[in-house]
Amino acid sequence: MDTNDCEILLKEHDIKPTANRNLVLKALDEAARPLSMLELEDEIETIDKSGIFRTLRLFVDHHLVHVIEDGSDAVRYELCHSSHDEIDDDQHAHFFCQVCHKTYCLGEISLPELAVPQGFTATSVNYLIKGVCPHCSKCD
Amino acid sequence: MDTNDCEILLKEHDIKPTANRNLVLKALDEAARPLSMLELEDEIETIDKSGIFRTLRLFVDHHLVHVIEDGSDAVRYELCHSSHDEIDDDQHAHFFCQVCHKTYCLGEISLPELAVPQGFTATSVNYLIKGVCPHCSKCD
DNA sequence: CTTTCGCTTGCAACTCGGTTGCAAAATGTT
DNA sequence: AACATTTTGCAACCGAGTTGCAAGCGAAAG
Repeated sequence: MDTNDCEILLKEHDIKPTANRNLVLKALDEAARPLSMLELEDEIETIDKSGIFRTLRLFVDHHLVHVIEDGSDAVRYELCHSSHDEIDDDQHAHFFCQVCHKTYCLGEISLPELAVPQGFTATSVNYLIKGVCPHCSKCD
Repeated sequence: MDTNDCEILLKEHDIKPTANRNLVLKALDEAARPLSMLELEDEIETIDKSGIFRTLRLFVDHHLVHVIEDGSDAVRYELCHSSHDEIDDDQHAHFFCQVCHKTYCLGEISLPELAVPQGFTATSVNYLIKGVCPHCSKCD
């Protein structure tokens, strides 16, 4: 994704493109996996922590990225692939490697529809598997 | 669960019973739902934050309670109902209410077995549903 | 072209859950 | 009783996230 693609995508989500926003978007796109704020911080040394934070919040508000919670006491952010501005329906499982602390997106696993008990209203579902990733299994 | 029951349960998990540990265990038992450290803190005003923390860590290490992560940037603890000292196989979904910020245990929903992709090794699964609980739905 | 207004940014300070060092208190052992 | 071990409370710390504020920047108005 070059700078021009970034700007187009940003505009599609009603976000005014800026240099920083292009950088964050590009970083998220190039990492094939969800990134934490910290990972973004040292991917893009030129932007302050608070800048990254505000950019991510903006992206989330505009349904450009969504938030996933692996158990790593650091929320991660991932580009939203569902059609823009719709409610985020990218429901898929994630895998957190307990060795390298990376989070993978298990797109191929579709989530079974679960019926919640009477009276509960579900708005989002989070399926997280923890374990060891292929790379860390090899070099144990 | 009276004090005596607590001590028996603690001993079954190779934990030396103390006054504080009985209190924490009783509080976890009486709350029918998973509690955060903060919730325990103001349930039991007599114990310091650090004491609760260390007690919980001890309980987790001895498979007496297990940890669940709702998305509420505060981990929650719940009594483990699987047979003692086994690997924690209390796999069940939880429900986090976005209004009252309480977490419910959806015991009745059984988790579908998911096959992880080639090369990944799964050690634990976390299924979290967010939405609005029956009580908060009523008083909206 | 310059002024003005509003958005964006970096810095520093702060919040809050969780964690640890340490000394005092409690408990257990000889 | 004297000593060793464990548990506890306090205060200080940590790290991710968050916010206030002033400076920077760019677009619109004069």
